[in-house]
Amino acid sequence: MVTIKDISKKCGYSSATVSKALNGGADINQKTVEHILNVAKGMGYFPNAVARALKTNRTYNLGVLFVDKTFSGLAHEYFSSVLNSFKVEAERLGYDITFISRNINRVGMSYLDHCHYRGCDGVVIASIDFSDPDVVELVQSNIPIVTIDHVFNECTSILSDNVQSVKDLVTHVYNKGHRKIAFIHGEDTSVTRKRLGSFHRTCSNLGIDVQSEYLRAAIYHDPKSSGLATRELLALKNRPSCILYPDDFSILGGITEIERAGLSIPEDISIVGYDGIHLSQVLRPRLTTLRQDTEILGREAAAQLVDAIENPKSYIPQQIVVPGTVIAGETVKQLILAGNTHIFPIYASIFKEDINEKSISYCVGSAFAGHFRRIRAGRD
Amino acid sequence: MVTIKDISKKCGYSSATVSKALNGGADINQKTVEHILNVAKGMGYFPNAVARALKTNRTYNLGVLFVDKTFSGLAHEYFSSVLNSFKVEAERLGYDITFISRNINRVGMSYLDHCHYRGCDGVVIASIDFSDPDVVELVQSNIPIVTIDHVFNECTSILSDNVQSVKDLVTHVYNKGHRKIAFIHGEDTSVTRKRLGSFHRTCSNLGIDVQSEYLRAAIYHDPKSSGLATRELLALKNRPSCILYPDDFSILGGITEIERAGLSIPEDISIVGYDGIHLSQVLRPRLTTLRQDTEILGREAAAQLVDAIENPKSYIPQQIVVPGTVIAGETVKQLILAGNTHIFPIYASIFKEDINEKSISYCVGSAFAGHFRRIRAGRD
DNA sequence: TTGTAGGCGTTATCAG
DNA sequence: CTGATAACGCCTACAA
Repeated sequence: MVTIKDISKKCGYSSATVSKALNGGADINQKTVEHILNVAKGMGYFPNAVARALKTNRTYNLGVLFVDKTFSGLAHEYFSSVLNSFKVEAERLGYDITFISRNINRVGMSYLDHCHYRGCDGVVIASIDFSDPDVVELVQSNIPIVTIDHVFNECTSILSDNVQSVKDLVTHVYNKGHRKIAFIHGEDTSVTRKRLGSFHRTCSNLGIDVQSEYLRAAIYHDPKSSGLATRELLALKNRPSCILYPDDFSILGGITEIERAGLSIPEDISIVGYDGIHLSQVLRPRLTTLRQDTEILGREAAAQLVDAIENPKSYIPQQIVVPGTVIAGETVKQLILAGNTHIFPIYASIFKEDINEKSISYCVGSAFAGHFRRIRAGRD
Repeated sequence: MVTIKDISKKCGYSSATVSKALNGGADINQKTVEHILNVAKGMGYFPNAVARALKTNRTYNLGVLFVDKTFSGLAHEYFSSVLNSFKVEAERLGYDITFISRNINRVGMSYLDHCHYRGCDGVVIASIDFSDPDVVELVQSNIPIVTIDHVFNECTSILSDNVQSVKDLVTHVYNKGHRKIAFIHGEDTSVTRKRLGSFHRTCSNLGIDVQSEYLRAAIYHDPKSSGLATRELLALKNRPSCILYPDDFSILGGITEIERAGLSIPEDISIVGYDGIHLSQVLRPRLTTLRQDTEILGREAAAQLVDAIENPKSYIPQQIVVPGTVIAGETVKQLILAGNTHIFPIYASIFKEDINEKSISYCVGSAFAGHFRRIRAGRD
């Protein structure tokens, strides 16, 4: 491990001068800089992140906090996608990532403790019980935080547009002729509330009377609970013609249950997922679902977090809403209705596979402006 | 951030004494220890990993190097499973993990540079082009390394039992009556060679003459290339009755191609995957495949790596072989043969869904002994 | 423009 | 048993 001291010896300058040259200090001879840089490169020098961190209090490490109710960890396909995109962007900006957990060495360490212990410059939080006191403690600390799909007043959040998405989804199903629409939703979170609210409002606007027995609670990413709810729905006297599920993964429990009942999809019953994970498009029949843009969600979370870290004075926390896209698969049957066949217009980006730059302007405010400016400028 | 100095002030002992008390030093009054520990806990003290690392050269950070040919990142379901299990075990042992890449801040940093930069105590390497000079450089450094599914003389490797697994798979297919067995394999790696070798040997033992046109090269985790190979196989005059694929993910390309040709699975053609990822069991028909035990692979990689780090003198690098399990799905048709109907006995663990403790003894040597001893002892 | 000196929080050595 | 002191590699006033 070659250090600054080694370089300093080799080229005759003091370690202070070397340090300045390496970090692009202003008050230093250009010629000297070049020389030192050459020697450093020749010796294969790389800074020691640990030593630098001790001095500067900046580790260039971002914490990632993710714990879902089913403890899927990295096996959670939706989260893995978001995280991967987060990671790629973070690395591009010069940061590594560290998973935050409470299980390090089995010591009773809170999330905040772990962050301090590792000196995370910032933390992204996703898919967790946001009412957990440990999470609250972390959010209220002075570490920059970005949350995904949950809003805290104090910090930036990246939000999938759940309201619009559920509206699109319900409208899509409605346009296919469905009126008896059931909704199996996940556990009580702000996301669930938004989806439920949007479900009610959209139905109401479309003139559908929502039956309370069509609403069932399950758990996200848990096929078993969705399967159970499905069984209950199938047992109803007046059973729904279409069921919306919490996500593409838990819908598997529903499919199993429907098959077990001897029904076929979509002939006997239509189903709709959520997330648009890869799995949803390799199932047969291909799932009708809502694709959340994990690419943008992750990337933007990283970009915002780094922005907040590097510009603590001028950074303004904000809510960034990322639109989703209905993917019209093969699991919603076209029903022939006696009367009303009016087709309702729906969201502009619907049916489009990819979000292009245009659709990004759907985002609230000009959240992306800075981001794209940064990318174009090729910051380093 | 409360430091040792704060504690030292508060309870009147020097920082040296406090440090010793905190780290369980030997030559120190038990009463003093208790007192200091109390005060520390009261003040909510947690050590600063960065400062400690600078002094001790131990970061309690494990590097993870994973780059597959299709750049799937964390979206690679098989690897995600291994990694998740690796992560859980690492955390249990007091380590965090850091992803190693070459893209940090877009500086030209080799893998080894990144490891040094972050001061990784050890590195696990998986699913990468092991002939990459950067990888070789890393392996030849003095950082403890554990590789997954590749053997370097100098370091421990955790190996899925490819030879036995392919033998089991081919025998299974043979027992179902198949004689015209094609094999689409991944790019040239040591794993591929083992699988190919085992394929040839098993066929030979079973009296099958392997047609060279039945062997096709594709790329792991790349549905497109497997699709292409499938198309070629289907176009053969004497087409195979069963195709083995590189993995469960790339088999999707094969399925698409088979459907496109108007053939049905398994009626017209049988197919077999590899890995046993979750996806394979939610497809319809359910895939016949080989389940690799990602749980054990990841856990053991972490356990071995930490062992190597913490006992540099006594640690002996070794190869640990983890058995796989044939999962009999619905994609291999039972053929009725005119003559020979002898059923060959196959691997003991075949058809079992879960590896239980007994089957662990299949592992080469007593690799697990230390591991389980450690777990039972509840080390901390 | 360059160099000196001190300190970030921790641990290790060695003397008291 | 306890404490003073130095050092890990780097950065940064401040002095030269």
